[in-house]
Amino acid sequence: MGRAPCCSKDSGINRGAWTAEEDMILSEYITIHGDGGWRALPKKAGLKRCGKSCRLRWLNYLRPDIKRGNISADEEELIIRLHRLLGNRWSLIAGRLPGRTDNEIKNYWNTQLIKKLKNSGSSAPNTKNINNRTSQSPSPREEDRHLWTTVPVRTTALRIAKSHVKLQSDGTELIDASRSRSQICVDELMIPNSDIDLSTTNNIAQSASPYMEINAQCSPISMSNLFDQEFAHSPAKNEVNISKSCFHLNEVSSLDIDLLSSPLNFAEDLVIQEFEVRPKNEMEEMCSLHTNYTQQNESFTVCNEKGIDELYNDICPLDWINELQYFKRSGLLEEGDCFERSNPPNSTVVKSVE
DNA sequence: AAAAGAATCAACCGCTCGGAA
DNA sequence: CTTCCGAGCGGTTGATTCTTT
Repeated sequence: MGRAPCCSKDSGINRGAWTAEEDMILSEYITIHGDGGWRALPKKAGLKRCGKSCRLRWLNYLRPDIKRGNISADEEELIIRLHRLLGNRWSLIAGRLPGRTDNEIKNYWNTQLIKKLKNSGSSAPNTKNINNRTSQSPSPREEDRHLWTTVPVRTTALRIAKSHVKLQSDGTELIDASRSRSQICVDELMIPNSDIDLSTTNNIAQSASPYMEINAQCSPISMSNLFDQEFAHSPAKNEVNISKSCFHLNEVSSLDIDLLSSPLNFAEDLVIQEFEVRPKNEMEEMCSLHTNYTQQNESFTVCNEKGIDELYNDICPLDWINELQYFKRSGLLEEGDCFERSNPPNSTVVKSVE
């Protein structure tokens, strides 16, 4: 039993292309009253449209911050990279392209980029599968899905560290994870039932390894460089709690890290829970030079907006600058916020000061 | 110039998710 | 805990525009 549609076809509701007059009515209404409350909006605004249609028209066309014009080469490159990382998650991709809508990017991908990529000899992207599984990797057919085990994995932590970037001969940068651990989590891990040996953690890791690449919602390059998996394994219950597992990346392109750590729409998907801090004596020395933030014991507090800027501008050479920038840009770091050292000793969390 | 086919993209549809009751 | 509802997402459709013959 499905839900009744928000607007039936024979209820006198306008459908199809919007007229200039309808656009004007909707724009004026939203300018005055703000958006939201889409179901009630058409009646209040005097539009013979369903709320869903109004929402779509506003978000995809009438919004003042919509960027008009062709997709630039830079934007195109970004779309391609993000699609490789995220698959057909158009809203997430659009969130990283200011002024562009998910619909626009989806259309652009389906009409332009697929052809371009095919012509350029790139591996044909799979646009039908939102999990972005590739042909080189095993993937269950729909009718065989009952033979597979799906393990939901909610991304809980992404360790971003650029502290040990090394420049390769071709000019690209790699993170040396042997010195700077990076974690990346996947949304879903799918393994054929028959392939799982739950007897030891090591066996689980071995069973899962061949499937990492297809299951990961992140770049194949990153996942192919997995060198270690830690599973929260409970042999007694003969089960794996992968939601508490993390995957350590050996070498990650810094561009991938940039994309994954970009704050725009990822706040919900990728939450940095911990990151490395400088040794305490360096922190103290650093803080003693400034007046716009203070340190007490093993924490320091940003006193004002200037302090935030000072904090990350002045500390720029230090290797945790990127985390600070992340928090600032994503709005997580605000006046009065406090960095506090917590367990484990080498990590820190951000929390608001009471 | 006209018809046919291809390409584009705005809009629709069905589904899921999360919050409120 | 269940149900309902609004919002949002991704896949698909179809009208319009462009290109080719």
